[in-house]
Amino acid sequence: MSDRAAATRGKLIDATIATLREHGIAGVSARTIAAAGGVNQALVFYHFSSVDTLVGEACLATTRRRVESFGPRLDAVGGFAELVEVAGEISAEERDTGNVRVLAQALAGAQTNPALAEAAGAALRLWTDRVEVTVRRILPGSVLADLFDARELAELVSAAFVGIELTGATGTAPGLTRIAELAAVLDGLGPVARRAVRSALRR
Amino acid sequence: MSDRAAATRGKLIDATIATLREHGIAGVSARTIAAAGGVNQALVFYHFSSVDTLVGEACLATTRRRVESFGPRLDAVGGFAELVEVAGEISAEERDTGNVRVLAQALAGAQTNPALAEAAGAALRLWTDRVEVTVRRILPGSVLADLFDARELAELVSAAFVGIELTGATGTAPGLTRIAELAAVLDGLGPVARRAVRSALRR
DNA sequence: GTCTATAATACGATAGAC
DNA sequence: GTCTATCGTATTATAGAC
Repeated sequence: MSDRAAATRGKLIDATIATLREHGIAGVSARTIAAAGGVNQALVFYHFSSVDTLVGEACLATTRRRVESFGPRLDAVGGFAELVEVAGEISAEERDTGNVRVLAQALAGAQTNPALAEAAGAALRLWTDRVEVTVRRILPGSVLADLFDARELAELVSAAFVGIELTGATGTAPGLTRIAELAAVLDGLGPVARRAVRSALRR
Repeated sequence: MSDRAAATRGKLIDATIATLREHGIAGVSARTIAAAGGVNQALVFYHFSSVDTLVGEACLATTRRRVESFGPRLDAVGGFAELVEVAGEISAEERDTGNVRVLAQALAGAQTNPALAEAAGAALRLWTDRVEVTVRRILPGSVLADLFDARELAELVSAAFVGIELTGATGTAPGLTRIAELAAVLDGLGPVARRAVRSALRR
């Protein structure tokens, strides 16, 4: 593939992300994307076989970048309080860059569009897999180890991110501060409380 | 308004819900809706001034119906374990009827469409307000009272519903069983554990 | 690889007959 | 209120010049 072709592909990917962020899944078309990227409309179908394929690749590309960029910070996390803190940072930054919005729009489209479902699901899995690594590392030291396995907890975190993005957009932002307090309490729970939880669990 | 007109309006509302559920926000148009309802396309603009208005009203109408139908069951809830149990039932039924999907699609559209934002936000608030009533009633008896206020908890529940709908649709369903166990533990926590939580909170 | 041109279809919205 | 007919525009996708 020539440099020029790669540049065009890149422009189309970036333009798709911008269009998805600003006009939503209902506002993407070969023409709106091409216009946003300053690229000829016919090239959408030359480089990608369809608009759906392009949207899927764009969603995967931006998610891959963002997940990679947060890796080091997640590796530095030592407990659930810190994890929630980092999650708050990520949430704020992603709201600015709009990546969670892009993912949410792709997931919304994927619900009724099989051509999008595969790529959007893979993008979501990038987040979930990365969060799972961190959760699996810090879980053994927490009371939560008796209640959750790492995968389920990571999936809940991903679902919460998407849900907060969608519901917060209309004016009601739940915020993560209370969850952070809860996590700090959980991290700080001593052996007495832990025994109480275990015995409650057995009932 | 004549009976005939009311019937047509109703057909359009129902057809919009069905179209939103089966083809998503990207698949709704005056023509697809009219076809689904066996109604003339021009009547969309006669009874509702625009497609966006119709989608907003349809979203509100179906949400109102569903929230009302779950009221009695929520009133019977006595603790968080029961609340999560009922949430699980609601989640399963809503997945069949597709109402959460409709709401999620409307919220996705609302992110970039101001004309939809108002109605979709109001629909979401119907859920959140109703959940808040229940949470406010059962919260005082729980350890969670030290951590959350009723409104925030209700908003988190709403966000979780939407997030689970969107992320679960692509293959990874987190499920509520673990949350249910956690809630049962919280409900069953004795005074010893409660004191431990309070003292951890003060730190 | 990129462009123009175009075919075939779908769209929102309105005018006017009934 | 409901219908047909229609305007102007936007859509996907392709054919063919460059």
